[in-house]
Amino acid sequence: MENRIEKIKKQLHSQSYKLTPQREATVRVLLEHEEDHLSAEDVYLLVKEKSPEIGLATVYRTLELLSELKVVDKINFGDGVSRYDLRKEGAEHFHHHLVCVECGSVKEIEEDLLGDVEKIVESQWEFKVKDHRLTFHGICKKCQSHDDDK
Amino acid sequence: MENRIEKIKKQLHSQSYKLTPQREATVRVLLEHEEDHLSAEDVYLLVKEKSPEIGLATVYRTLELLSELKVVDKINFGDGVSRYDLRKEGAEHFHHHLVCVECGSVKEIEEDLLGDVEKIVESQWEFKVKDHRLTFHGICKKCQSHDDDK
DNA sequence: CTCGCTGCAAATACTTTGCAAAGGA
DNA sequence: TCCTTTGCAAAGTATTTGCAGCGAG
Repeated sequence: MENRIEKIKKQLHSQSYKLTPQREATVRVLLEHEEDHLSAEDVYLLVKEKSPEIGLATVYRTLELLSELKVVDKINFGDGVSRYDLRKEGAEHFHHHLVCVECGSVKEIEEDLLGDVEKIVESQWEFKVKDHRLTFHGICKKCQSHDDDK
Repeated sequence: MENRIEKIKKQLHSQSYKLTPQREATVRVLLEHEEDHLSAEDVYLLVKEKSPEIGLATVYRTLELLSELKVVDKINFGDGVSRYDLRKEGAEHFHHHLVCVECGSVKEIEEDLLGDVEKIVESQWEFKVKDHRLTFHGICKKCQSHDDDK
């Protein structure tokens, strides 16, 4: 945890940004909720618990900054809200998501499933892939078994 | 073209919706701009050229309706705007996109590249896949050659 | 002192909703 | 007549921006 904060701090410094208390508080919230997919508002409310003086605009600005630095990925699951997802340590690509259309749960997949597909895209369409977004919509394990009850 | 309008009309009727003039005008715009990725506002302005009396809310409502019927797919490339993309005839899944981070161009890929990946997801995570969203971010052919100039 | 960073409030952008009127079955 | 659909305006969200003040170097 402290270790990752330290790394992010260095990353900010390398671009002459500072890890201010507000920014640190925001990063901590993200670290504590790695599994979740928080909206800016969510992050704001959580940060506010520890640092009540923070403003919503600051949270937006921080998330935007972290997004530029590739510390977080901004993602949108189709509701009108942007969500922010911490990149895993050393991850080159954004991880994938399984969104359950019944219960709304979101599961993350770390494995890179797209290696072959990217090769095809690069050769067949001559498109230099830098990153990707892959989300599956479907029914999660839990909802499948619930459906059996019906 | 007329053929596809006819099909959509039947699809609406089967759910007891009507293909009103406004809805038809909206569908025609989508058909005429299949390659583009129009926002609601874009569609509105284009429909307005032919049917100036239409209201923006109607366009939103129509797009929402078409989205439910899976005639169009709603997609979001990360700017704050929802875009609407007509499904290809008979397509089971949403097609993929290549978004160029330099020039912003968006290319569509019809081929289903995810067959194997979906099988893995279904068996390994016991997740019943219904649909997907796959977008690659990278550099398109054109921008790659421009970069050579530098 | 300088300059980046912050909080607040206001502005903006996008989308949805309420409602009375219109129109087809 | 009944019920869906529409246009307009208003309301709602989500996000961004302007700006004065603060604070580390």
